Amino acid sequence: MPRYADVMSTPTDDQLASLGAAFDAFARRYKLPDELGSETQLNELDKQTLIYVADHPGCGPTDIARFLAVPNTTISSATDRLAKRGLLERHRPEGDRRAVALQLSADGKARADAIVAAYRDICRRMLEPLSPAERKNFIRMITKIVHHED
Amino acid sequence: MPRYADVMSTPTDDQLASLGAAFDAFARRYKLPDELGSETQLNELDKQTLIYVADHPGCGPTDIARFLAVPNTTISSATDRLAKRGLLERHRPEGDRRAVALQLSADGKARADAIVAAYRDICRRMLEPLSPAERKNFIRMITKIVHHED
DNA sequence: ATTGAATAGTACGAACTTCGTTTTAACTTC
DNA sequence: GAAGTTAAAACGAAGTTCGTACTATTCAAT
Repeated sequence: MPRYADVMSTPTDDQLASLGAAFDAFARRYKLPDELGSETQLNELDKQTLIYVADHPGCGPTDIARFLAVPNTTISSATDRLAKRGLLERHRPEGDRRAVALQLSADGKARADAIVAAYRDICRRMLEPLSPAERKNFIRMITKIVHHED
Repeated sequence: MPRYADVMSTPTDDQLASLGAAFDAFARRYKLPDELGSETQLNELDKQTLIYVADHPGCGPTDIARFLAVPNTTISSATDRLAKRGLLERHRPEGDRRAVALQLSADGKARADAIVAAYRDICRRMLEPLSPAERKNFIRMITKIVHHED
């Protein structure tokens, strides 16, 4: 029989197992369907990069690297691929001519929108089995989890 | 002003945006810390493979491939790497000598346990900011989401 | 029995990624 | 203006995925 303090302060083993199993199934079930419509598919890093630039026009490679927690050279490769596909443009800003200001081309914007839309569809499918009240609650809790500082 | 039916049947755009943002932060915050203790680190596929074999001793490569939704040859590579590291053993079963029955070595089992433990720690950290009642509820909802058939 | 098709798995190689090291270019500062 | 710092890219090594081709068995049907 568990002590009161344990029940209050830490999740039970059963709960951890359930959550683990759920996330496991999660990853497999909601793995986004490798670019059905688009001609050439982008890998995960490139998608993340594209979306970051969409949200932060004029940012530099280093900003992205910091945000995604990968080495600078890795982002350099990613932006290279995206530029080569015509999705992203590099500009030398007048202020600091070492820097590079990134922004999306029209194609790049369309692609970013498509990715976000696919992402949103997944979210929609996930929320569907919940009742409106549950949805509200679920989002509240997951937001709490994510915003919580260690 | 939204119609009643919409409010009831589909998540709102705000909800989708919140959930999307939460998962986004999720992936970055709870990215497991690349094998701190272990000598050599395994990539994600190899970890998944190891854990599948731990849970299904005697299974074959094809079973794993089906489960993880990747080509057979990819699993062949993965089991190769794991065998080379001494984490996994291949046996020819008497019943069908084309097949291969996979099982973990002692090292493999230990490694699988460590991975599961790390995974569980992440789950623990996630549940921590929630109250006991919220935890129960959260797990109930996420289980409902995952088990729901389209 | 024998031949043909199906099945489990592997070998091999091409294409692609990540990321460390090195290099280039442009500020800073003293 | 010389030295150090910073942004970014070039280059290359190591490792991954996955398609094609191949081997070894088993099954099926005549």
